[in-house]
Amino acid sequence: MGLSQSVEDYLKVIYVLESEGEGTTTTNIANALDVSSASVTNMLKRLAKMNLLEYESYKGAKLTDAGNKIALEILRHHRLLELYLKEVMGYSWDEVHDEAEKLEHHISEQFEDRIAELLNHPTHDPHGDPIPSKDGIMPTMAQLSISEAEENTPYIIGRVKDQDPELLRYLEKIGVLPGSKIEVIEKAPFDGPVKIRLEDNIEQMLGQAVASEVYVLEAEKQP
Amino acid sequence: MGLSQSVEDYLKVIYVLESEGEGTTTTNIANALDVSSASVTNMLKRLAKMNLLEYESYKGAKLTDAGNKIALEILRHHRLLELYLKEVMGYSWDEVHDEAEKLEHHISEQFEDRIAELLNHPTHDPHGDPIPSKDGIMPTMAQLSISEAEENTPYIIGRVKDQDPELLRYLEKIGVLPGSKIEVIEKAPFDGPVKIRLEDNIEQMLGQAVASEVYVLEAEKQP
DNA sequence: TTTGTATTTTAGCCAATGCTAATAACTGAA
DNA sequence: TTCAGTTATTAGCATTGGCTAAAATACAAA
Repeated sequence: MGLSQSVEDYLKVIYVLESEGEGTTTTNIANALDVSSASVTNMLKRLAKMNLLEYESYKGAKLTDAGNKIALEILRHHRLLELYLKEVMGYSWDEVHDEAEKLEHHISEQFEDRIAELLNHPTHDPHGDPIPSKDGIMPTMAQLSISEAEENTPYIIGRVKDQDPELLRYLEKIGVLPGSKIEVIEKAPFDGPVKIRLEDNIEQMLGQAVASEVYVLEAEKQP
Repeated sequence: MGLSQSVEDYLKVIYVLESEGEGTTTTNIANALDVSSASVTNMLKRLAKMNLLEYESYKGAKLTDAGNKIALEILRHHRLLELYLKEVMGYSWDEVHDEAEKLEHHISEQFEDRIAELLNHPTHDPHGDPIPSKDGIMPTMAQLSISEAEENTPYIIGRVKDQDPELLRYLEKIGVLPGSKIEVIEKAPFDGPVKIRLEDNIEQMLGQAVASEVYVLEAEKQP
């Protein structure tokens, strides 16, 4: 093949918006990529012409199978790289995103295979995001945010959606990491802050903005 | 900063041409980069405007200090990556060039530092090419090609200039690798083939094209 | 149903980087 | 020193992927 970095980025972003049910609108795509919406319209037309997505004016985009496949490939690169950077190269989890973001477009199939092997064919990256398999199967991921979780039920943290390094450093400091045990003690009404208990009985307050970015799994069904 | 891949590639190629005394002519640059000479003229003007090199029509280019610095940085990336791919990721020496060629433009300072550290601050890549230090000092490299070497004098192979994977696989098979002991037994006149003796007394014939790409160091002065 | 606001598209522009064909400049041999 | 051949530059064009400003469309509220 040989698609440009831009094209790959558009496909990736559209995939993620689709899969999070957020609507593949011009504006959403423009925000995610930090470009103008005019640029997005322009690119969507080109991508449609390349049969990577279906596009109707004013109606948003929908990836074709071909587009989907490429998006998954890039996501696989990204998430494998994140894990590799952390596990092998000693990056911290707040640093991996930016580096992976650049490298994901430039590694070869061989490189991809090699790191997958060195990491023992992992299914999730350091933030708990699922790593699509080589043949495009996406592992399950935690769907239930802390804001939506039941009180007084044991959970395991599955995934932290946000990738702002500052937030990630904070979460690491207080022990909110994929794999940690967690329990919701109290949710203030009207989308107020959430009080949680972590391992070692440490209690913490999390604001809504944070609580809605952290996803959990029921403690019994461990992955 | 943030220079384009193209700009970096031009600077790198110009640096290498300069340092091998091959003349930074439009044609040489065009051949090395596999672009038309018109494109080269065009780019040289732009690079001159950016103060990365000095350029006078019909006279070739000369890197400024700024240009030189960038070229060295890219070469450092490239050669560190080659070694990393080989030593840590299990690539063979004929595979590393192409992968490094792409990645060299996209790794961060942090990545560079990290692999340098993991490799224990190496001075030469798998082909024997010197890795410039972070502050732009270029280690010495083998200067004497097998074609120019003395007969019946013990040498150590220092560097293989060519990067054609097929040739590299062949050289590896017959044991012509940086670090190997080698002795020239006989040089046929008129740039004919060269007979060499390797470790374990194995003898080999090398054609001129090959012999002039393999550089040696006097066996006493080991690096 | 109308209308104001928000969203999207269109039109026209720009910079980077490539290309080919035509022209100009150099260089070495007669 | 002249001229043929080689090398380099110019001119003009294409593509990618951005941008802004203006126009078109969609949507929600009155």
